[in-house]
Amino acid sequence: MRHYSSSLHGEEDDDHPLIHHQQQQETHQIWDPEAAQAAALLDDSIFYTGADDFPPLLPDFPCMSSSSSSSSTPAPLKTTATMSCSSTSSASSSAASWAALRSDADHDDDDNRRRYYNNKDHQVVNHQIEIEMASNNNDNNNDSNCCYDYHHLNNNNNNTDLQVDTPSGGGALSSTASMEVAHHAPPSEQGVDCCMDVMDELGYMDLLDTNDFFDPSSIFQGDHQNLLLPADLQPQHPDHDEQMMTTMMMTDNDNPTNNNGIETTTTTTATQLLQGAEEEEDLGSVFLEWLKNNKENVSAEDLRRVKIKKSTIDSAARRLGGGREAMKQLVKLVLEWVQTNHLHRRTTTTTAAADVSASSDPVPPPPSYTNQQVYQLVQEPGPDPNPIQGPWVGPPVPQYPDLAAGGVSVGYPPNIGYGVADPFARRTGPNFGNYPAAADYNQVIEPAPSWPGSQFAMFPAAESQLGSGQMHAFPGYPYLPAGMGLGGGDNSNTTLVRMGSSATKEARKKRMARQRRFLSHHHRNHHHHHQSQHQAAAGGGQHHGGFVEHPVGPTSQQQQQQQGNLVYWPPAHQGSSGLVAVASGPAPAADGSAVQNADRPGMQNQNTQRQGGGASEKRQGWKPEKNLRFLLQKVLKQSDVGNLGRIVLPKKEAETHLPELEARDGISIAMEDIVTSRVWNMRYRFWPNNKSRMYLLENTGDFVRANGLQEGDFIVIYSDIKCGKYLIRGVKVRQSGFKPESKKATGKSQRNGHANSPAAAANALPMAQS
DNA sequence: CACTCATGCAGGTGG
DNA sequence: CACCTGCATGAGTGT
Repeated sequence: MRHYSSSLHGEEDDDHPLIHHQQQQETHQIWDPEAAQAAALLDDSIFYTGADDFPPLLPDFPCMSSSSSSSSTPAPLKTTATMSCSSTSSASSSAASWAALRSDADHDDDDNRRRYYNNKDHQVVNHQIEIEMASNNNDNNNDSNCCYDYHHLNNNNNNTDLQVDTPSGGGALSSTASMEVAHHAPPSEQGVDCCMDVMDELGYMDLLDTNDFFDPSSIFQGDHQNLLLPADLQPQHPDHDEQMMTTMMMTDNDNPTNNNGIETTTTTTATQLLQGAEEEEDLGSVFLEWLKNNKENVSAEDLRRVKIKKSTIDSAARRLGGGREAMKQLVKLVLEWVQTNHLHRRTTTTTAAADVSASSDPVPPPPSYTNQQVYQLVQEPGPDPNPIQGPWVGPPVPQYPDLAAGGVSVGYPPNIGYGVADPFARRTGPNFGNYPAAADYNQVIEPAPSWPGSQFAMFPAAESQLGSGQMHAFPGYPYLPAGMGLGGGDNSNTTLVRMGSSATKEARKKRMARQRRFLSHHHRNHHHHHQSQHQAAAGGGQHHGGFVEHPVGPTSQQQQQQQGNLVYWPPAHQGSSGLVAVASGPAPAADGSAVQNADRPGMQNQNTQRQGGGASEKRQGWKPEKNLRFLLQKVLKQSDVGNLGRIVLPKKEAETHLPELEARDGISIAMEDIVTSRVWNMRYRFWPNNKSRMYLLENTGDFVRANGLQEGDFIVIYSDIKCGKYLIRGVKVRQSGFKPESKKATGKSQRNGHANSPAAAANALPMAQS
């Protein structure tokens, strides 16, 4: 006996012509059993809301819950946003400039994020869009730069708050159920450099929903200015998913009570503007209309000074659902901000402006930027369902820290609102199992952790011209056709807002990074989960306690009869192309509907398919008593089914979903055959391989023989989310004329091969294995 | 170029 | 000598 541990089965003694394939399964997460229920819901209902692959859904603009809010949120999100920019510094009446992308404020973002969210950022959705209002005249020290940082916190569903904070610490404005904007304290008396960091992460904002956020009536409801938001900006508990009115408020940090009345005017104008803009067909029209309405207030010079991170815009647009409509909405928002800021500046001679470089932006501001004001909008849940509408918040309330500490973690369901759940988000919650049903989280906000890095990192200092006075185009902005820039409609104001393709690249990188982080985190968590599990399962060698004694699911006989379809889940990247092999036996289903697959964004299509498969299984009698979570699958190769009695497992999935191995000898792991309920004591281990590892499942010979598995067949490993045990299923794929693919065809390329093809699935013969 | 993984094979062990 | 163990190599693939 060379088995590492005694097994329930005899040694393999004969060679089966077995075939193998290597299947690389996309990431599948194992959910905490306790949270499985909720997780499942989230998985299926929320995390894949976006059509995009995972990355895109990850919030570069977390606050923009794109369509999720509109489509699936039963409760209408009412967003009231009031924005006012009252520069406190002695800003010269620098005209507002137009949108120029700014990408050099990453540091600001980070700083702000830290400042406001502390270490709870993963719980909080923090978004910033930064618009820099460069001074009209770079040479003019009196020009003001206003930096608006709008951080959006969004807890669950529809509650949206924007908190305005001042980088200078002048008191972030915190509000409940409202969006606030605070100004930086004037950095200097000389002038006002206004740098608007406007909602980096619009994506998290429910209020940014195209239908709601830009609803003039909602945004500018009321002309309440200088309204103070409740100081106690307490994050709302997930349970408090009553509809929140979102109010965007602008706070003058310098002058809490400063209500110069400008805001009022601005508000009105903005409202009108937006109302008119909504009628427009496209961005150009929107912009043109805006220009017409504000030409007397805003000059081309003004427009030039406005800079927005292209990545921010890009992300925001995505969050808004992408496409022109989304972009239009975004443009409206930007215009709104510009207008507000501009008007504010023109009518205000404030001098105080937080020094951006000192407060939020490590990057030395251009010479012209003597001062900056950072307006931060923080979206957060407000305890009060009734938002303060349209209040122009005077005094900024530095609540962010409180917010974070106050319960961001508690109040903010990790996944809320975000279609794709940020893995981190899920983790953030102490127990996501307690999260409200997915249905309750149409407006899910991705926890900060997921995007923070990306979000802020997304803005490589692309816009070095900040303050240069040049019109900054948004290079390649996907949603803004060339010539249709924000300034495209006006002869004089021709600033073109474009999004850089680089933003896409960067976004991708960020996504990748996030994904890696996520996997890593998940792995750790998962590891903990399975450690105990493993101990229970593996401890004692071959006896597995409940595993054997309390087999889950139908008996082998039942299963034999059920003959459900076992679906081979194609790798995530395959998208919908293919599903696949149908095997005999009941397919594990989670909650009676579908096996919970890993929450991988890219798995969306597959997930759908799987759900369908689950339904099918259900119809075929599979009892939902099993809560199985798909962990990984492996198309068997010759070496897997040979007499070696070992199966090479896909590294990625193994590391992700199976217990972490400290030693190369690995661990004994009980695998219950789903079909027969027989428990196979296998060994999960790894071999050092160069600088990497090869993960193996050993003592598989008998299992393979028992199931008559051959090359091309596959095994699927699940975990029971309730008891944590592992289940394995051998799936035979038999096609007429089936012939194992060539070595080259197998493996990764094989994923697109027969095993994954619908035809294959259709032709796959159920295997009544006993 | 890095990584994964299929598998060849050398060395060890036991009958 | 047969079998097992585990390493090493290289093909295939993605970045």
